[in-house]
Amino acid sequence: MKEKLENLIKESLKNLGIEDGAVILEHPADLKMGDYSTNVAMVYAKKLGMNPRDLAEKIKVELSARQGLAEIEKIEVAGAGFINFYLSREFFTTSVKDILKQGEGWGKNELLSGKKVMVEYTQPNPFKPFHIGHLMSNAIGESISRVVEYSGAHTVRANYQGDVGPHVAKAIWGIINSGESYEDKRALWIGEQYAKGSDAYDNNEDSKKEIDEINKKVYDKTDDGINKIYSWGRKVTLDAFEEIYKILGTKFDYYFFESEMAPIGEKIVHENTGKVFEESDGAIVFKAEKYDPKLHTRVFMNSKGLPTYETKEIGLTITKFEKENPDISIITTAIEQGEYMKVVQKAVSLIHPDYESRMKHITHGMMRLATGKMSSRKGNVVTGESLLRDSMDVVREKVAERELTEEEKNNIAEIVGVSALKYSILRSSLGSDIVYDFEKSISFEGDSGPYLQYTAVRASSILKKADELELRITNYELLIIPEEVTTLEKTLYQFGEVVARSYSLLEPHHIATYLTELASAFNTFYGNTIIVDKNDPHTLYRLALVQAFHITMKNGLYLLGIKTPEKM
RNA sequence: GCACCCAUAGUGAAAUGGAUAUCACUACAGUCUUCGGAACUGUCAUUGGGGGUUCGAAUCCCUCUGGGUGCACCA
Repeated sequence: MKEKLENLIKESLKNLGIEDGAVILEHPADLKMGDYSTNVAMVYAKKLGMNPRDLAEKIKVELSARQGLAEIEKIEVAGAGFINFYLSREFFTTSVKDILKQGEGWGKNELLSGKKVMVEYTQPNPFKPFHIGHLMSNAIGESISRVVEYSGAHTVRANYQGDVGPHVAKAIWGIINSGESYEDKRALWIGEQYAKGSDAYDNNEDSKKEIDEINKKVYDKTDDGINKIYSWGRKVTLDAFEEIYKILGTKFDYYFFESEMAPIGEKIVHENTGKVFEESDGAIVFKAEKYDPKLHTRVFMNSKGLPTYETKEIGLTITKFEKENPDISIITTAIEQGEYMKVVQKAVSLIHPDYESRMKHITHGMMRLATGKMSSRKGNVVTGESLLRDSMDVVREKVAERELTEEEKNNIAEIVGVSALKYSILRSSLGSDIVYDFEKSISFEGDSGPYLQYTAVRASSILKKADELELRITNYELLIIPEEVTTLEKTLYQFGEVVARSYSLLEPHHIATYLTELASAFNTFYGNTIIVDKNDPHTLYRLALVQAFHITMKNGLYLLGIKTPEKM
């Protein structure tokens, strides 16, 4: 519809002497001002030496003379020169029908048809806790993966994890010096040992030496005892991450590890030393400011000849392109990595100019505790797991009184608990920091994931009741349609546009905002209408509307990585 | 010091350069509704300061103030 209208306006402009005019169509803030609105008259008035309102009137006449306007009931010129379009009853009736027909496919678009997109997100490190920052990255990355999928792309999900480096040595030192046997311990305990090791590294010279020694042995694998702890700890923490992914609903196609990327990156850096990279004070560096004054120099091989994180990142980038050759490679990380990533990507694009336009780095704000910045080094972390458990526990308390089986209650606790967390992350635009406040995140009122789920459950409950009464739609064409168009219908058809916009800006929060508006429209409808009424001829159409709502909400929640329960 | 990001009701957020800046929480006043009250209806309050561009600025530019992040061998 939107494209069709845009084209009609373009043709009309052409007739008035404006070639290739850019047309912006928007939904007016107030539904009273129409369903679509354009500002073209104000944009081109000056060029034509006309008063915007007069031009708007002329465009209106041009438009009215055209074919293919069946869906438009009325065109009006308003305000400073806006042209407002009012869609017909027919249009809304048809759009509800389309939603029912498309079902799970409703909302998809073709913007990335035939393309492959790789999305890298979460990036927790073995031997360190999975903290709420990882939860944030996971929620965002998963949502972007799904939005990209809905835009027609084949999505490849990737996770990059640091399984070597000083943090591992610190954790192993902590384990050795804990005085406890480790075999029966879990990931949480390993995280605690990491915090102790990190503290010792900063405050005790002898410990620092021991940890540096361990770090070497992790690389060269000459100490059987350390090898044993290493493979045990790596497995325990990775398994723990896997459990969290399962609850969160993420399934990765690739796991990349720093230990594997290091030699690949090293080779590339050495091959390009003298061309891209250069020696400086015994290290190999990349002077990015030579190419872009806003960038800076970074070390790729330190003076001991060991690869830094930058080199591993190069190895990773090249590996991704060689293995999957994605059309777009998206990486989501916190904003702290922003400047660093620009330097690495500049280096990569000098080596492989064809990769440059395909690399996208999305940065998000930080999730902080109300009390201050979290640090896994100091041990004052709220782990992702504990947060999930807390959130799920609150839900379980809420459903304790309901007549549900234990299994159902557990399932609801998981689905709704995850939704509370994910929604509180995804409702804001990516740039902003989120100050994490437990009380607020578990409040399920109003602007929250559980509110959206609850609204969907109300809808499916009605559908179930109607089915029991044998009120079923057998032929959509025979439905008796009420004259009045509800706000719900005026909101439903916009879903596809919202998904497309969310993709082109890579901002999942547009979907969250839209769904909250949609839920509100549904609840208003629900609150003011008796939907199932055997004696009312409009009942079947209202049921179609409820069903269209349920499909839209379910698909929208899916894009946020949230499941829609049947009961709650 | 330099660079990048951010600043919207009491609080947390939204707003493709557009119309009367939207939503939620809180507070207060209602609905007791049948189909799930985790709901609905109503009231209150806001674009950090100063310039500029534009028919039109929360949005773009400059500047000031306040906050965050990053700047050579950590990741």
